Amino acid sequence: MQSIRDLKPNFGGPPPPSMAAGPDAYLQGNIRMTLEDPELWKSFHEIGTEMIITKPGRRMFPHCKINLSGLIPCAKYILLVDMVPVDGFRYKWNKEKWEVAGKAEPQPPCRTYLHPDSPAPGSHWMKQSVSFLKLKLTNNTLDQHGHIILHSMHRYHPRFHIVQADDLFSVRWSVFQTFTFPETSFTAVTAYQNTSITKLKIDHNPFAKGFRDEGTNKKRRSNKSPACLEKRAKKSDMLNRDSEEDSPPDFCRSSYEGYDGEEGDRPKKKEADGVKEERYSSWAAEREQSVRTESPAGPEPRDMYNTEQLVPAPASYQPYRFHEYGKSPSPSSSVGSSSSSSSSGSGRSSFESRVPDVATVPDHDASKPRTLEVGPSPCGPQHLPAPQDYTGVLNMSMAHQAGKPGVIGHHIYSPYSGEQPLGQWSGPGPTQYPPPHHLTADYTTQAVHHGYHHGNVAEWSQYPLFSYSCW
DNA sequence: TCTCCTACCACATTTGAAATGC
DNA sequence: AGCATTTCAAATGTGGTAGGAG
Repeated sequence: MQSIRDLKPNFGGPPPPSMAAGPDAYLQGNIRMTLEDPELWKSFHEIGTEMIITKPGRRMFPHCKINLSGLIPCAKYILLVDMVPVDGFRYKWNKEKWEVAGKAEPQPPCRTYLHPDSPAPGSHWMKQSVSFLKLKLTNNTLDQHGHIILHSMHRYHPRFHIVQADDLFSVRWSVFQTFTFPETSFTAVTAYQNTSITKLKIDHNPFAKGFRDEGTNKKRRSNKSPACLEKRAKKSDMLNRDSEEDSPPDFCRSSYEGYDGEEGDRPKKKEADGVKEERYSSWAAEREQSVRTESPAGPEPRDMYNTEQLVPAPASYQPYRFHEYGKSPSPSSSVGSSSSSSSSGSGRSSFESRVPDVATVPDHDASKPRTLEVGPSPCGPQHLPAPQDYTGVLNMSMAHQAGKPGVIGHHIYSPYSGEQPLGQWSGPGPTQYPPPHHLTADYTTQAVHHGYHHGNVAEWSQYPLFSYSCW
């Protein structure tokens, strides 16, 4: 069990001397992230994890909980999570298994969840596990609450980003380190399709205790009509059969094999192939690739994790990045062995980073007009409010209040909005999906042309870590 | 007819304010 | 008055299900 980590030098210009990242940025090479409850995740993953998405937003279960080590205790870090499409397909649940139902829908507004404790010193992140319990998923593309927007019947996997930065605005110059855990991939659904998943959720989620057979749900059942009871009994039978025969994992797994490649089942190979299979193609090459007709049962679906790219960067920056990292030893290659041994011992999914010298990454986009940038770079620090000002919500209104309406920022959502209602941050209101005018042509093109033809995550990763919205 | 989505339901847990006791 | 503990109602989070849209 391991995660795939990626190092992301952020872009947009050389770090100002005052930036906390400063020299320390080059020392943060041993960050290790482990996933809590890997067994639980794995049990879901083996069946084919499904996450309910609703209009008002639904929490994940299991929720993302990680442990961090290797941080500089006194340095401040920001933790972010976003969701990346696993592939470019839409799925349907057909006869007890997932099948491809066509190309993916256009990518909804990309949002990033900011851990409410951010920014916090490394010691804070390391002293206890970090939970993303409050992260919510929605299918409402007009969502005003900052929840992560996903498409139903599409597959995603969460990415965890850790950035050494004193404040959110420093992120622009900081190094992103991205971790993914293959077993956390899931299918977004509006209603559970796989009864085995339902059963697992009910068994493990305390809020669903009322649905447990041995629980106190008799009262509820007694209120149901005979027809309902019959239906329920049928379902219950199915569940029992599922659990007794232990067949669902197998058939479900096989049904998944075609497109997600059983990431969790072949870690060894992935580790071994880590370097070799990391293909950092140029942006142009990816565009070509995206045009190809790709089968969900493609030859190397697991490459998706290995080829995950530096996300928070503008399209124009991609080629350079690919060049830089494609030729350097894969961070994951050195990690796999070390982390796998220790992680297996600890019973956690983990990944330890070995960070190359990010100082070699030049200021590629410095000359680019700010309004043409995408990703984190556009949200350069125009103003640096006190940390508590953005721990909650970073929004367009901030920029407006500051008299900087043209500054492009991102959706970074934190549940503890403090004084600023989340509803206000939503820069991109209903009229901003599809992306607003101030987006760069590059980004818009990426989103539209590549959002749903991708066969691997490398292409999906073209999406910015942050959304396109303004602060 | 089928698939997918939404609204609503009952139940469990969490949260925070009010009440109580020391 | 100040603090700690307890109580309780409201808020929130669950999956189930009926019904509607396409």
